[in-house]
Order: sequence, then structure tokens, then C-alpha cells
Amino acid sequence: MTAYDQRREHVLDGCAQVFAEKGYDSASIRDIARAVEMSAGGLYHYCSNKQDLLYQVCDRAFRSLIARLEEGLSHVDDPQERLYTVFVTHLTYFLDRPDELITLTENLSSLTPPGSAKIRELQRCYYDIVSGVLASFPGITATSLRVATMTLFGSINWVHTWYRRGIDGGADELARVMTDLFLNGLAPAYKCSPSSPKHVD
Amino acid sequence: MTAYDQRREHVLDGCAQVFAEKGYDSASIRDIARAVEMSAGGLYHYCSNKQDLLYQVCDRAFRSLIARLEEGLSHVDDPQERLYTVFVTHLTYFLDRPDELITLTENLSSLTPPGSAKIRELQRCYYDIVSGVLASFPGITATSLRVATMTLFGSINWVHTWYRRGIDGGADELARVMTDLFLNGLAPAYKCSPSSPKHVD
DNA sequence: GCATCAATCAAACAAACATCCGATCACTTG
DNA sequence: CAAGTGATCGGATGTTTGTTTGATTGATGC
Repeated sequence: MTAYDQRREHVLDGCAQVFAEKGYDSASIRDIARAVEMSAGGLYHYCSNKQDLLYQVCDRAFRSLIARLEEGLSHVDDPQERLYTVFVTHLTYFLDRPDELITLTENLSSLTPPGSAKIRELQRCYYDIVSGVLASFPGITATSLRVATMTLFGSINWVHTWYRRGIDGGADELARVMTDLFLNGLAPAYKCSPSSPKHVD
Repeated sequence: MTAYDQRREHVLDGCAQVFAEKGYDSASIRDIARAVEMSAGGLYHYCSNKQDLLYQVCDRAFRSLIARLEEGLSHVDDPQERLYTVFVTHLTYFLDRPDELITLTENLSSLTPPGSAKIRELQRCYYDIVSGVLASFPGITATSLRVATMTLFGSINWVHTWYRRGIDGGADELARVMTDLFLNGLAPAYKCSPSSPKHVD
């Protein structure tokens, strides 16, 4: 990693922070410059324009996320454990680098061509992985697979709007609750033991 | 309803459309003026400033949504049917007036005091209703109630990012799939079938 | 037919914006 | 030391922003 690359990483960190806090549109080049302690003009040594900064942040974040998930899934075979791996990997990444994931979920729609197409490709890649995990459950149909996958993404991507550090438990606990919800639902008692609707373990 | 109020409704419709399409920050007063076929200055007869327009759109949308949900739930007693009612009401509203709901979910964070506090109160009201529905399921704990409620919101609020008209089925079908997922999960076969003694905890 | 009043407009305002540019600065290399 | 080079800066540019202002219109009441 060259010195230039290191500096660029630092710039992208600052971008993610500012984009996550104010959103792409109301984040000004001067805001970013202040966050990385550089002049506005100086930023243009690490990007071609403001839009390019958003692209670089999204690209880096998506690639990290996909790499982590592929690594995590490579050790696990059981479908239920693989589902847990999806949740815990994404949530761990979120707690680890919240600004990047917030930028990714909140500002994707601010991307313009041609960068938007490349990022959408990464998004598709991520979708296929998660969808593949869900597809291994028996009894799932084509339409319910799509809805279930999108519902899962919605659940995960919504976390940043309500999660509070120190109050809401770590990634493992959150992932456990969500996995249980997706596997067994809210009313397993109704379904499995109609004679004792109150029983739960 | 006075003529002024009617005209104001028309202005808010245009705002919702522009906000949903471009986002609050990059939607200009002139964009909105063009959408409602009025001059930029003329808009200020229906608001005190741009921020006020966002507030009015959010306020109107949230109140409609809450009213619809309260009405719908008032006819239903069974917990499982009440859960379906939550899904189908929200999704119907989304398919009915997508711009308002998109503005609500995408631009809430652009609200500033004092309007933001008032909207947050409506949000809290909506949360309490939905949380109450989920709380009626046996075996749900305090933390899992919070996570389940937020997961439900995430699922619903994410729909606008992937739904495609004419391809993805109506509100009732979507609500049915989601309700089934939340009630029974992906692996009811694993849990209930006698041939599969293993279960997750 | 005159006065009132709300609704609307075009024009103008300062502020903020992304971007560009010439001038330095801190270095390595000969 | 001299020359060269990449990084960074402050300032300037032209555009767009939200908002204000003063004038104009069209209808209503007298």
C-alpha cells in the first residue's frame, strides 16, 4: 500500500463519516475537507469529483462486506447456521464500521452512471449469496424466496435507524433473535402444540 | 375544506412526488414549483419555508397511516389476523400513495426541530400500535419484542426499494407472504416434523 | 364602479455550492 | 545545492440555492 493509497483511505473514512451523518446531497466538499483536515481543493487529488467520492466509499464497503460474508459462509454447512452467519456478519460489520454501511444503505440512490451500474453489480452479487442461503430451506417458492430475501435485507438495513450502542446488545445477540424470528416465527406454539398455546422454550 | 386547503393539498402532493424522487436535500423549491405549476415565490403562501413543506407532508402521511391502521385493527381480534392487518394496511397505503410513504421513510432524518419532535411523536404512536399487536403473541420477551417490531418496520419500509408494479403482486399477496414468514418462519418443517428431532435455541 | 383582499408572479438578494487554478510547500534525486 | 515532483493551499468562477419584495391579477362586497 503506497502512501497515496493510505491517504486515500483516510479520505474515504472521512467521506463515509460525513455522508452517513448529513447524507450525500447536503454534505459539502468543505464538510469533507474539514473532516479529513485538508483544503477543499486538495481533496481533488484523490477523486475526480464529489460523485466519485461516493462511488469509492460504496465500492470499498460493498467489497469488504461481500468478502467477509463469503469467508464466513465457507466454514458453515447447516442451512440454519448459515442463516445466522448472514445476520451476524452483516451486523458485525455494521457495529464495526457503521458510517460505511449507513452510507451504503442511505445514499445508494444518489449514485449516478456509470458508477451506479458497477455498484448495482456488487449489490446483485450480495443478493445472490443471501438468496442462495434462503433457497436451501425446503418448501420455499420462487416468489416467497424473493420476498423473504428482500425482507431479510430490510430487517438488517433498518437496524441503523433504531440501534443504540450500549442498550441494544451486540451483533451476536441481535443475530440470534433475528435468526430465531426468521426460522421459527412468532407463533410456533400455535402451529406445533395447539393444546398448550402458552408453551415456549 | 376551503379552496385554500384544497390548493395546499395539491402543493403537498407535488412535494411528496419531488421529495420521493430526488430526496429532500436535492429537491429545490423550483423543482417543486414546476411540479405543481406555480412560481417559486407563490409556494410561500402555503408554507413558511422549505422545511415546513417536508413537515407538512410527513404529518399528513403519518396521520393517514395511523388512522387507516386503527380503523383496520378495530374489526379484528385474532392476533394472527391482526398481524396480517398491519402488513396489508401499510402495504396498501404504499401502493396507493407511494410518494408519501417514500418521503416518510427516506427523508425523516432531514426534519429539524421543532417539527422533528412532533413527527417523532406520531412515529412513536405508530410504533406502540404495532408493538402492541406483536406483544399479544405468547413467549415474546421485552428485548425480542423490540427487535421483532423494528424488524417488521424494516421489512415494510424496505419494500419501496425493490417493489416493481405488475411484477411483484398486490398488497394482499405480499402481506400474506410476510405474515406467514413472521408467524411460522422458514423452517417450520424442521421444528414440527417428527423425523427431524433437532431444533435450534 | 370602487375598494378590498387573497393569490400569484417575475425579479432580485445574499449565501453556499462544486470545481478549477496558479502558487507554495516538503520532499527526493542528480 | 539545483532541479524536479507530488501534495496541498487560498482564492476566484460561475451556477444554484432558499427566500424576500413589490407589482399585478381576479374575484368579492358595497
